Amino acid sequence: MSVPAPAGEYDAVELEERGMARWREEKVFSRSIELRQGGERFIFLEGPPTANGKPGIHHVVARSFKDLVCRWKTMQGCYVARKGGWDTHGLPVEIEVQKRLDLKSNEDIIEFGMAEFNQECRTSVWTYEDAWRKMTERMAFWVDLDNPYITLHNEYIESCWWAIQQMFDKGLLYRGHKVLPYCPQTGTSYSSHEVALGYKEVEEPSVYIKCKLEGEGSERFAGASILAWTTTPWTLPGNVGLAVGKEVTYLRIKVSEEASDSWDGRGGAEVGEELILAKDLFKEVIRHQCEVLEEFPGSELIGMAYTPLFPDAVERGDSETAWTVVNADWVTTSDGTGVVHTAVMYGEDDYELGMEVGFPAQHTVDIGGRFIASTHPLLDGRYVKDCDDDIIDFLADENLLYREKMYVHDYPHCWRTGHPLLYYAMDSWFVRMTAVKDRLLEFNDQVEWAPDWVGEGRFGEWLRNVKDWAISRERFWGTPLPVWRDEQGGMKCIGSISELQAEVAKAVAAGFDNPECPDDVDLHRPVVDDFTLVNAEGKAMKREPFVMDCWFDSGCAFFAQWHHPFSGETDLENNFPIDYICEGVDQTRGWFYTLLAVSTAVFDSICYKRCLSLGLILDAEGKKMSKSKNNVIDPWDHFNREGADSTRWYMMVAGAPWNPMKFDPNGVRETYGKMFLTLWNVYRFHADYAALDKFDGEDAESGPPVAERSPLDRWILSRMHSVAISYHDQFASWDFHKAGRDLEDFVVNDLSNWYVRRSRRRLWDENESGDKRSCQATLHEVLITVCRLMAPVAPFMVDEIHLNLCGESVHLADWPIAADVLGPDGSATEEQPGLPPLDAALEARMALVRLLAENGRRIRVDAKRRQRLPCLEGWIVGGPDLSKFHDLLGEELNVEKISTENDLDRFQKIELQPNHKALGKKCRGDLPMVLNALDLIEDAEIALDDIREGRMVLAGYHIEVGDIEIRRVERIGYAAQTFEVGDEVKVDVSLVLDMSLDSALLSKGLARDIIRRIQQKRKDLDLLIEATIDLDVWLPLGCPELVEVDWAWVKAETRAEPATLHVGAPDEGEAGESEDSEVESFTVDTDTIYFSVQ
RNA sequence: GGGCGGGUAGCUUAGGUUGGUUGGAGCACCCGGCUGAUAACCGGGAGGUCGCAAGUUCAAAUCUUGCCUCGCCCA
Repeated sequence: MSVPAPAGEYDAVELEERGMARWREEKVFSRSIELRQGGERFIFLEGPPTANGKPGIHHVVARSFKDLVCRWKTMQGCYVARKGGWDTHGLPVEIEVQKRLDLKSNEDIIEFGMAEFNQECRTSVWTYEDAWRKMTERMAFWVDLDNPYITLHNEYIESCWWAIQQMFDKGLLYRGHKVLPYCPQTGTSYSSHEVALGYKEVEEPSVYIKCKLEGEGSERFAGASILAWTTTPWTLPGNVGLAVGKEVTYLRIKVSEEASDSWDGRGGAEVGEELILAKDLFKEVIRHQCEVLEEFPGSELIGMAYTPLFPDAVERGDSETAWTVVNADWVTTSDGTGVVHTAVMYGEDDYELGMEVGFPAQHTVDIGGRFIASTHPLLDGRYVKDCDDDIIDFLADENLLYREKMYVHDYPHCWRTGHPLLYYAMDSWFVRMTAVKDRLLEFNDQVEWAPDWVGEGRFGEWLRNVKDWAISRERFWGTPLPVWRDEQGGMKCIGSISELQAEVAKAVAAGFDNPECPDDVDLHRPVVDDFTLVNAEGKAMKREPFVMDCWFDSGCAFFAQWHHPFSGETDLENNFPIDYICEGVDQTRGWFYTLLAVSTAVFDSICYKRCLSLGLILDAEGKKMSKSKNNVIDPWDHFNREGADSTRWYMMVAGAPWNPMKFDPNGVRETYGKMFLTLWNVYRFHADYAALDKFDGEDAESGPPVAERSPLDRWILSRMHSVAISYHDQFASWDFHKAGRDLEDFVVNDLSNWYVRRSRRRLWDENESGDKRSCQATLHEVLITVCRLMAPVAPFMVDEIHLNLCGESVHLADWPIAADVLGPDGSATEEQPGLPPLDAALEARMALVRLLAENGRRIRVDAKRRQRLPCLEGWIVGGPDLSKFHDLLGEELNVEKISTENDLDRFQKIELQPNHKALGKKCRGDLPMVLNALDLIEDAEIALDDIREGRMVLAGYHIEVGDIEIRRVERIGYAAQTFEVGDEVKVDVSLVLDMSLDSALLSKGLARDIIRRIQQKRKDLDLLIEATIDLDVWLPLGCPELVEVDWAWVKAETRAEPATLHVGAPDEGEAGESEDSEVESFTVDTDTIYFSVQ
């Protein structure tokens, strides 16, 4: 038994808060999962947020899409566990703490105390945890935040260590160099994020240097100098090669005259000296009169040797390519000379190129930013940025300088000290992703990406160019790299706490001092740094002083959340690979990549099967939301106004999930007003009457069988069926936005604006009637289905409705589309047994009825016939039989009698229209001529006969029936509209209205006008629907007569008892005895009518 | 500089793969109608060089190329 309670007003915030409390008390979330125990598992992995920043609206978007899929799958019967997670390590945390404690450098941190610093980080990570929890609950993201995985936990770190060891053992982990922006003052290398904080525009000397070609292999250009350009003279001692583009065109030129007097700065060239540079840059660079000796592609320069600028700075070692010209595809002629000076240790491209071609990789600058002893006597031991001038002098003296030029550019500076950053090759650890590239690509092919172009394009492209992953950071707060190294370079990688304990014990036995290493040893720095291990020779091993890239942490989430392989043996088995992940598209090279990278390197497996990549959230003006622009939208603005339902629904409907979303606060408002208020009022209409009538929708006896209900009922039920199926199918193909728009259209247009509007009077009936119960049963069934369809997206309101109508939470209910009739791709292929019967013909017919109703109103407007004045007759010409709906149409259009008329020609003639597609194929270039000829045809009837009998030739082309389309248009003088209906077979349907007028019609029209005014008055007076009134109406002389039946109708409709009809205008004082009644008037056509209501 | 995606009415957008009749909606605006129908509804109007240019074609918002512009990622 579940008779609904009346609905009351819609107060989104109050309703949702009530819902939250109910879910909490009744443990609806956990019950919704437990209920599907034994169902197919749908594995979701939550991308862990960091709680050291405030949650914003973009987080709500991502969480909405996570939640809706999980809820949807749950309702389909899947077991969907949802473990929460927190990302707690990493740079942003450290920066935050450094700012707060004013620690400017790594040295400052060490001085402050690494342990204390990390303790600060550990606390800082949770700054906004409460804000996150509140947001999560308020937006109704169902995720288990009571048992989350947390990346700073020992168990989590231990799992990460295990994975690192796996990679180490497979030879996928190695130590190398990485060129990073580095600040010698703070001793810190910077991430791009930090670099971005400190760009400054500076003017610096740039130099064109001459590298003289000579020696073996350089015979072709012997004696000529290649011109190279750099903006960082301090890197010149480290020069070990020159890069050219093999397809770039170069010139060899000969200086033919002395430089002019206007020569600016140091450097120069002598007459007869030969120089080589890119053709495109010749004019820009060269300041001498020159003779062009030859033109050739860069490929001819490759392999040439030149004289080192600073012969003592770098040792050749066994390099065969040092100080030669090599090819690099990235060389351009946009600036410089088309020849790129390469200092392996001081540029990322330089380093990669150096590794590729085998240049010597040696530092000329130490970690403090000073030149290493033996670089050059002028420079040794000096801070590099102080040496620019001396280096230029030296080059000029040696005749190695062609020109100097001041150069203005944006250059990264340390955001803490303001010093310029140096690009510097740092010791670094890498995962050899290049070794598993094929597997990465293979696994990526198996992922179902939404949208597919992210997987194929953006991500696929990235994978095809995959580089080794630099996973170490010279930082403090993170998962420590568990590698210990001896002075000879021997290494040991630790994969668990117990292994660490064993190794520590071994070292202690070998005589090394070590702190205690208990079971709950903190796996962070500096604790782990303090352990000294021992190698096979009994020598000490110290830990490599790095922490892991925090992306590595989150990339381990799929197994580290279970503390694999140390506990929960079956957890990973049951939860891998992942069915669904969803994050912003900015995670493509972030989490999407690191998950796949870790699962490939460690498990040699696919990681996730489906990935929804969300577009960025922009503000209403299309700008990225950022704190600095102050355009971040606080989700609570909407939670506290329109509520989470409207906010979530808006997010789904606003656009395809992968498109950038311009978050428009007005859009949320619109969703609230349109979708949710409308649905609520439909529900309220039903619930209020159901409560009044003690209607129990769950009682099978309460509603007549569908087949016995009115066509209107059967229509909305069939529509419900169709909409449910397409909604489901659009979910299955990730088109959530389309699904939402369709359902919104159904609720607003089909259900509210048509079904409920057309059904209102049925429920007013105070007696029990089969028709009333049909309507109530229908509303009940439709509302239940709508609730279930909406539940994954907007979980609050529909839960309240569902609960009130059938006594059960919608989140424990089943998805209306039964899982066992789904096709292989998850789409609903068959008719759904759980849904009401489908009746396509009825839907088509009703669509036509509505079309006729809309167009009928247009006919009235065109004919200037106001709606309240009835028409005597209307005819429908052509189309399917609509006789069941004639009464309905009559009411809609205020036409006394609608009938079917078969004689089309009575109102219509035909016109011939070209079928462009068919004619275009046939006539090609002559199409305009044919169209013109068709246009000139005067009698379409005759022409049509000619065409049908194959006699029609236009502009030399034989015209067939398929080449033209026949359109029916009303004959002049009729108030009519014609339109084409049908999907495959087109049929013309016309509606014709009789515009004649007589006194009976005028009387009815008058009655309607009066009723309308009185009803408005009743509403203004806030009268109860069942309240009666005292009514006086004064009709002026000359006004159309109001016949008795129409006056009776007025009285009945307005519940007027007693009621008096007067002729003429009211006298003073005749307005009734009571003070609160007053005489009002209104005008119909030209007549002024007075009335008073008491 | 490279990769990916976007640019359609004042705003938000559909359509774009498969070229074909007059480029659809919603919000806002104007006019009219209707309402015991809700922050509602209905009819009409105004509002578009479909980013620009060239090309292919009888025909381009749609296909091709180049450019401009915005965003993301990478350099």
